[in-house]
Amino acid sequence: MGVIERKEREKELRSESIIDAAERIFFNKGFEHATMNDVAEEAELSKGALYLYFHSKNELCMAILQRSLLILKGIFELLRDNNNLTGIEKFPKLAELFITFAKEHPNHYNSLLSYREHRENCPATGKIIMSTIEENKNINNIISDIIKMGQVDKTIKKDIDADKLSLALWGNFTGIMPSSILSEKVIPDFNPENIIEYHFELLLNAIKT
Amino acid sequence: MGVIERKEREKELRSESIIDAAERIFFNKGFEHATMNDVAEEAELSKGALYLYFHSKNELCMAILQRSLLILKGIFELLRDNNNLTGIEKFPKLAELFITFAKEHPNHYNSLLSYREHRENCPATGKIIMSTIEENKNINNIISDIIKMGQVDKTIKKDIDADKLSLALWGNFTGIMPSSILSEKVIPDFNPENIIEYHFELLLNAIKT
DNA sequence: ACAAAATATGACCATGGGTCACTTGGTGAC
DNA sequence: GTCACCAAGTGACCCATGGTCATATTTTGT
Repeated sequence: MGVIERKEREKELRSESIIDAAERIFFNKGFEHATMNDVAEEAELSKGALYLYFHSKNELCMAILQRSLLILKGIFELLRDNNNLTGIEKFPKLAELFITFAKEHPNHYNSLLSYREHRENCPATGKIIMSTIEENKNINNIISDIIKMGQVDKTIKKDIDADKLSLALWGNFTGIMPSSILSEKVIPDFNPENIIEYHFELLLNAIKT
Repeated sequence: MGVIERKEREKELRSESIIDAAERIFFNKGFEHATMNDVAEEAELSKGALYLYFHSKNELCMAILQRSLLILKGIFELLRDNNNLTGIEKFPKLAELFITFAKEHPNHYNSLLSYREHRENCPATGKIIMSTIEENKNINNIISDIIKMGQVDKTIKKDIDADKLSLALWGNFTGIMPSSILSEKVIPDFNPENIIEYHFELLLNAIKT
């Protein structure tokens, strides 16, 4: 009897539909001003039921953050698997794709940046945190793979440490400066995209063969 | 009669002592778990009085953040004014000093990283936000100046855009990756400091003459 | 048909940010 | 010296909201 399996599927579905509702509410009102009652209503459930699926408001946010990571992963995977580009050609595309992601999914991008805020309020060894960290590593591995492919096709210097560089880039993607992509020009005439692209240009010169 | 001046001084002093108290409380309990009552008690004032000096809990946090920026500014100024080093020699010191700052002032470092969180909840045109942005620009100018000095002493390529690079570095300093300096090793064997230093090493090769 | 288990409800609680009517004490005019 | 005035400070109070739990409903296996 597949009852247990079906129930599991339904539970998963319910969980997803709660996240759907939470996204609509949080993205609309902002995390701070959205209430769990709002989410419950939007999800057509009682507040109590929310807590059967997520331990806290912060954990619900982490679930959204995880979706953001998945979107980004998909984008980077596409780049990695593109066989028409050499490694070094893919490099500046990383910045380009990230900026595109930030502009096309501003809310999800925003959720990425609030990582620290929510993470602090979730149990460090909880399932959600663990799997979020895992997802994060996956993305770093994809970036790292792209660099390594460039080393194989000889367009990127062999002595570059791909793993370290991929982490540095990730830090760069999620810094305070890029976070202003959405909100402000840091300095007149300079918009944040230019800064990120310039940064990549410099690095490109440092790593190309 | 210097009464008005004296009162102004006293007001400033009171304000500073509230920030002192807030630092002790926030750094101890964490922003989330600290209450305004805690701060009031620590400052030997009533809760209502706090609101005569700061409009909200978030604004109080921004005041702390501003102090963090001032500490960092002082550190970078010292480097800028050191005449025994060439521009390019100063460059990797930027990373070194930042990491030292993060380790010696972990709480202030932490406060820097919560910029977005608190900023969102303060009026965008308020005095505190404005002066925080100003302070941030000051730091970027110092970094930029260091790079420009390297161009004058011919140790850094003339065609490097110092202003853009300084912003890129700032983004790098405050990314999610470096934020893990305090909390976790992202990947076994790699600690965040290594990543930042490696990043600087690559950039150094890209900008040196 | 029925008990047990899973799922869902919403009234309720505790907490804490922020307010405001009121008190206090220094100040300066007379 | 007196007194009206005002800035500075107080803390009881308001109320929004995250989270809980006793209870109700639905689904299940037998």
